[in-house]
Amino acid sequence: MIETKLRERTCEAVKTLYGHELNPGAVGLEKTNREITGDFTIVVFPLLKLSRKSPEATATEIGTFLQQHMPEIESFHVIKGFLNLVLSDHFWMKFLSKNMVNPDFGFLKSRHERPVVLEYSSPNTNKPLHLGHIRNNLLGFSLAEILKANGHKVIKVNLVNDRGIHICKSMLAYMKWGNNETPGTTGLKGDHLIGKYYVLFNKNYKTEVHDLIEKGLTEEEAERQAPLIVEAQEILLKWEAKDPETVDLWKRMNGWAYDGFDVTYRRLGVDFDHIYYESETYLLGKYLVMGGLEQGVLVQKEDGSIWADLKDEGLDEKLLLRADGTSVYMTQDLGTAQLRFDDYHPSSMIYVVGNEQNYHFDVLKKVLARFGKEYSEHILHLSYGMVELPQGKMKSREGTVVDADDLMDEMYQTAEETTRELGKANELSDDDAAGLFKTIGMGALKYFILKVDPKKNMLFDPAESIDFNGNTGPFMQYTYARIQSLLARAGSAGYLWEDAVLPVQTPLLPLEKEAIKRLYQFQETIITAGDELSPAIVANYLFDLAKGFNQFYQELPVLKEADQQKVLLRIWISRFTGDIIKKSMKLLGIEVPERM
RNA sequence: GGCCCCGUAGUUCAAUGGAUAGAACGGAAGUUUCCUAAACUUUAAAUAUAGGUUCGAUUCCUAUCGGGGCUACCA
Repeated sequence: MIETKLRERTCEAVKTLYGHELNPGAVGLEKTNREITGDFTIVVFPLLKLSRKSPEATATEIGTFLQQHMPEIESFHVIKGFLNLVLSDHFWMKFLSKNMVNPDFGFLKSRHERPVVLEYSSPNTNKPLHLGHIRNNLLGFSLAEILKANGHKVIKVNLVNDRGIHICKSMLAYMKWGNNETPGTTGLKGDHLIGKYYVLFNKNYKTEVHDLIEKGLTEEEAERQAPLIVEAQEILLKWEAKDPETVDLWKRMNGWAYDGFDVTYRRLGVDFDHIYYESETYLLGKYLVMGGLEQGVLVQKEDGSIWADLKDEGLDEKLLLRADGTSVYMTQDLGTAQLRFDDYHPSSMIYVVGNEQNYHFDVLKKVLARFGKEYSEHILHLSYGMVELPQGKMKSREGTVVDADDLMDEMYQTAEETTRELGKANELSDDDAAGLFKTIGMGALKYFILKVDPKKNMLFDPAESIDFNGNTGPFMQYTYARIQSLLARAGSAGYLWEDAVLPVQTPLLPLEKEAIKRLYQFQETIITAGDELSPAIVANYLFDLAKGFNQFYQELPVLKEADQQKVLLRIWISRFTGDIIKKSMKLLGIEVPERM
């Protein structure tokens, strides 16, 4: 890439002119601001210590050196300490003709032997997926695509939290009030049926706690002594003891949940290479904990419970095994990490998990380190922000969530209404129309979620439906569809643009050059997004690309241009742009329609 | 109480320590005998407060104020 060359030559300039060694990474190279002439800018302020000259003089000297040693540089000018470099049209034309037919443009060659294991989704089988899970799933899937584009081998794994006290709560409520109803008898999606009982448990539990407090118990006592929670704990004990009846019900109810999840996953367009079940890893976790106790890195209290004491590392004591011998979340996560490492020997293990679990992952890494597991250093928690509603946080227990299936239904409906209003579905068959509504609706939803920096909390207001205009998924899709329509017209007008050869000497108009520059930036976008683990970087790039193209398309005629070379050039730019929009959208897991 | 994260236009989001803080939606005003107006153009509007470090701070540090999370023998 030209950036590398610019950095290296700048170092040479500093060496030749001022006699100092400079690390290429230390060169302040950036894209030139929009209002200023130039393609790349070198900030020379940090170099003044070496040059011992004024900013202007330093920039001018380096600029002169670069121009002499790099044919790609056509001219330069200096504003204060900013050295603005203008690359030649020839450079941009060469880039365009070399890469526009390269299907792998922007993607890095595989360069890693060991894979990356990427965990995302991680549902609990006691309730259906909600908007928070949607963010998780979309982030996970998109990150996998981005890492692959960076040349990594990615194993997508899902860890199903299929056991634990929370599952027992749903089971207990079902046993008490379920009347043997099933997804079949109720017509409810399996995960929704189970969610109903989870909410029911919590409602009744709350009442019990309330009553006990009335009778004079403290809140803590009431929460621990309420009959429902005591019963749920008994069920967990029975389950860990493999009581046949308990295990049967557990299997039946989890089966319903899986059926429901499958439908949601398929609709979201996400998938996994390997599914781990907590019920299959918690025993390994227990084993590790017992081993840690023998090693002397854990402590056992009088009641038999086992803890990690992390106080000397700035954390607290953490329970790893309950007094009754049953395991907790951390227990199974220790086992899962070990199993995953044994299965794949990955170079890193990335966990896409919400930032409310930052502490959990701190502890996980530290405990594994105490066990002497070197892979603990390669555990990476991609801690994404919560999706908040105007009223605050979503709570499954209280049923105040934006349900994933409902939201997707709404997106489909809105897409259908809008498309019909615009009269764009008129010429489509029912099947094609339905496909288009799905593409647009899901595109709007996915882009809305992914354009936000993963680390930040984001707000979703259900009252204001997700937009289809402006910086949105449908905006990109529209730009793509319009380009396809243009290319079809070019074909029927007889332009053989696919085999055409364009003279590299063609001079470029500013809008043409800007359009090519944006295409060039696809490469660094992929790298940055991969380094930062951020689909938002791809989304921001996409908007810039599409917005800029629409401007180009508005201002300059393509097929109606008189100069035949210009027609070919602009078809090339259009076709390359369409290509990159599609690729970028794929990195986000979003489809593009050929027409809309 | 302790620990962590976040405060940018009316709203939702941008900005590797760099030039005049960008967009979108919403507001105001325009562009269709012209390659798809889900588009394009113009316009008003913001860095919570006070210090500090720096040639330069939305970005780093400290304090204050405001919001969120964690601090469970829940996951």
